[in-house]
Amino acid sequence: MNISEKINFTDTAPEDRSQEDRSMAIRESLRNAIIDRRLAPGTKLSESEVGSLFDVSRTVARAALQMLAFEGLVKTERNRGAFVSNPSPEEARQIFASRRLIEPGIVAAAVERITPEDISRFRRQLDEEQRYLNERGPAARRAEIKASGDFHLMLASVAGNVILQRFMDELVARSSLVIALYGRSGVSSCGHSEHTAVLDALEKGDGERAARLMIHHIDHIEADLDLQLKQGSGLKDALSLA
Amino acid sequence: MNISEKINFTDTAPEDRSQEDRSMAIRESLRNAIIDRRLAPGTKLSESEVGSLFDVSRTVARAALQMLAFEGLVKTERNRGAFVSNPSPEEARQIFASRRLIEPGIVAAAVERITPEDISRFRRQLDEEQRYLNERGPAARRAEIKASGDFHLMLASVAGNVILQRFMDELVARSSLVIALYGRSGVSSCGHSEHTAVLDALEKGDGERAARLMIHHIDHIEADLDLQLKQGSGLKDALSLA
DNA sequence: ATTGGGCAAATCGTATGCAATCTTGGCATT
DNA sequence: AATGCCAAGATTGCATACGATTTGCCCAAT
Repeated sequence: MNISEKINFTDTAPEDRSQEDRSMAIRESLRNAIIDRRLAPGTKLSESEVGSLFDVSRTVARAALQMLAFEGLVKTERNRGAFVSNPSPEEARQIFASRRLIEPGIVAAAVERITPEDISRFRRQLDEEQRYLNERGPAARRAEIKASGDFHLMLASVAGNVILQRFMDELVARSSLVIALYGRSGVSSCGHSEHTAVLDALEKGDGERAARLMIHHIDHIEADLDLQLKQGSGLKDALSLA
Repeated sequence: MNISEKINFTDTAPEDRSQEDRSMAIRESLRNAIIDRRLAPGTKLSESEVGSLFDVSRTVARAALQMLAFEGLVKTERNRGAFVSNPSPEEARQIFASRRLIEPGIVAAAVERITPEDISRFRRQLDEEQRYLNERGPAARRAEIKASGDFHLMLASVAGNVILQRFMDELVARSSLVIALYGRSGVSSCGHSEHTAVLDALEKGDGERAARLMIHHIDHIEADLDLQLKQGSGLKDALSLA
């Protein structure tokens, strides 16, 4: 199997190349491919394959994979390689439990710092979200999940705490994976109106209400998942823990 | 300058070597050296030096440093190397803001799952903390800071959310660095009684009270710091952001 | 005395080679 | 037909080599 067609090479900004590391760019590319599910959970990411795809040596590919492993998007097994994470329902629950803890705090911090310019940026973001919502097809669905995650990341960025921002980066990425895995098909649209509701509350300076809405929003996302039991990938996963 | 005498090679469990990666063991060793400040902030950790210290090649030393960079304990500058982090007051504030957000949730989760065996483990841990508190000298101070952090990590482990546990791992490590940097000398002892108070509330099943106590505890730790302005590391830090 | 240029040493970034480990396919045995 | 075994192929773990970049030093010129 070849994963080359699954990866969009243009989604890394070109100036990243000069300032940052090359492995960083590869990480970004793979990250994007994973969170909007062009790379399915369980897909093997071999060092040489990744390396030749991006035209770098295994050393640099390996560094990118290590970073992804660190943020939980891939799992590495010794002497076997790296695989796109296949989060268990338990993992999914813990991800959302973490978000319920962190995001109200982010909202509370954001309401103190948000500017009118931020508000209009958010409005534009929500418009885009709406657009994908109205489109059909799996590509639009993926874009919708990604845009929905971006809303939460923008919020974290406005909150101005770089540590929480990084935590949210990881949580949102893993959430996207979980939603793609366990989400019931038709229902993911509920998120959009809730985003606007949160933003409205923020605009009015009502942090209390915004935080409450955010918790409900997260509850709804999780409620829309089917976390009952492992999807029938059979035996192998059934025997592994959780 | 040689950093070899600063590193305690025995603080990695021997069975780690077989099961885990070697770079993981090096990371642990360096982590411990950093958080109890045998390695001062700003210390350069060159790849070859670390490599020869642990008798591995630069490749594996580099992997360890990358992990430490990821969790914020070292900062790497391109083509210059890795340095033990020198957190700014702003960073310190963000670290404690994050803890104020996360730890009450951890306490709330822990109160649901804590067992009598856990309680006695905590008591033993607190006894050890007390012991270091009564000793004099910088070594005891370091051990005290570490033991104090371990209390919070044990709590996270009881809470049973591996994601939050990892976040706390990072936050506690960085807190230790911050305390060592900005802590006023005589006052760090206030933490101990607060730990026992939290534990008492947990034992009684009063999660509400335990969470409140935990927030106060974090407030006190932060209040004991001197975050007014940058210590005179001069120019270079002054010109860099934050 | 100070400033500027240039060379040398040190260190990082990356590629590649080799050994160890795992997987896979085929063959013999039951 | 099913199971166990073994060898070939593939892939990772790690070490080392080489080029690129930075730093520090020395010396000449002003």
